[in-house]
Amino acid sequence: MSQFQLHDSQRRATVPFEPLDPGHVRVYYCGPTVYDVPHIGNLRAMLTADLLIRLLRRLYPRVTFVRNITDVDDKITARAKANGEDIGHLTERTTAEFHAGLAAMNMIRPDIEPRATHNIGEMQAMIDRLIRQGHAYVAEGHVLFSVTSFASYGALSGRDPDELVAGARVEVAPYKRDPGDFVLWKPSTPEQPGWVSPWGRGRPGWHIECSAMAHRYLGESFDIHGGGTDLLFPHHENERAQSLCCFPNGKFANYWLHNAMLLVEGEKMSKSLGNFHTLSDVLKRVPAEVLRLQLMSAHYRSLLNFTWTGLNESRKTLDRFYRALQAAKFSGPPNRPPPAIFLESLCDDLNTPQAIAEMHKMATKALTGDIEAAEDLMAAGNMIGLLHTPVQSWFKTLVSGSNDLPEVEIEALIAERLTARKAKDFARADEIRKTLAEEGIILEDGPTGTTWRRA
RNA sequence: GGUCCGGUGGCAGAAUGGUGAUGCAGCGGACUGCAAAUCCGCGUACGUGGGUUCGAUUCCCGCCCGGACCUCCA
Repeated sequence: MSQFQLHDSQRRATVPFEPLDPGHVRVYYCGPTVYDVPHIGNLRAMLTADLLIRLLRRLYPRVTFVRNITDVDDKITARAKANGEDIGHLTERTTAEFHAGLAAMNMIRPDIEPRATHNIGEMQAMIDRLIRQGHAYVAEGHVLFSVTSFASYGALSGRDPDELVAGARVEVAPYKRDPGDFVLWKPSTPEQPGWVSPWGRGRPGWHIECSAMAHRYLGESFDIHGGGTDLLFPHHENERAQSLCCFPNGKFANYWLHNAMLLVEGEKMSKSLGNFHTLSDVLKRVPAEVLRLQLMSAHYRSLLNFTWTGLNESRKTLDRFYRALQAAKFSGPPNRPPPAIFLESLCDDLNTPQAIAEMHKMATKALTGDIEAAEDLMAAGNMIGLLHTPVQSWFKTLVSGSNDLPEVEIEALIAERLTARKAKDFARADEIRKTLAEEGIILEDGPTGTTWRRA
């Protein structure tokens, strides 16, 4: 097995991965803020985490994957108010949709999925400790972290704290000692969610929750912390500052993993541009496996441009893979590990495009009847969450539902066409082919008879 | 303005200091009543100007272009 290496944002280099404890690898990922249904942009970080965990589980005996749910946030409060919906109802509903979406995408679930609201005590304990250690101060009902109290502030994101002030686009609150100081705890109005605290009834700032939950479930030092590049600053920088100041003997995250963003038709996805796609929008048009493959078709640190034509290519790729399994007459569960060359691709900083290229090479062999290659293909696909659909049903899967032609009618037309062909009535045979084609059914005449699939 | 990342064939997308992945699309052929699928074969690239080197798409510098982040967007 080749050495697993990954790109560490803090070191700004791709380096060999050395676990703090080879007997137990520990990973923390920033999870969703549950105020809306999941969209395809959310999925990229989720998929990167999924692939990372799948690979780590193959390399190490024990892996603990923690991913939080942020269920207290001003966006949530605002959305609940706009919807006329109870906050608890909103967060429960969107959490359930998030879980359902990830399950549809065949993503492995975290071992621990803590909720921010269940960890307020842990956050308060950290804040209290930061105040006592001189890293935080109380001002006008807020508790603020003092960035000047932490010498290496900015080291993770590669920023000079002095330069942050110049470009700041948000007005600096007057009670801050330094413009870079950020909120650990803030006062709540009676309508806002709040918890009693030594600093008055209030709610936590955004960053402290991840520090608190990571500490509670993974300790002062753990292996990998991940999320989207948009979180690098300020979120992760602040998490790191809080945690290292609170627990100076720990190292917090040993490796930082950041995935690039997703574009839609070359532009940032946004509601105002009309290119905003929720997960369920996409799953109405293609099987989840197709979207999963497309999200893996670019390296996780590269921008991924989501397009419908790109999705269609991923669909064709999966058709090819399933055909390869079919051609080799192999469809059982894999009883072997994926080929070494495939694992080596993944071990090279999760190089999924290369891993998929290797799958294509396996498929090419399998298509000529190489059953060994088909088994390799299946094992490789399953490892990254693909090719779980029974081969026979892949080509007949309904996506859009509703008024698709029932299978019995398809079979009846095929039988009629067979009769026509035997009678050399090719006009009628072609007419039936055309009729079915208009319904999105493609017929394939083979040596053993006619099969059909949905286009 | 600051920091960082990237510019590869028609498209998507990797690797790599010297034989130029992989897929889609395209072209030619085989197979087929016609198709589909499959098989065989073919073509096309390294933003730009310098530098280092026997040799650069790969390393270094400038320029152009694109993108991300710059206090609560995954």
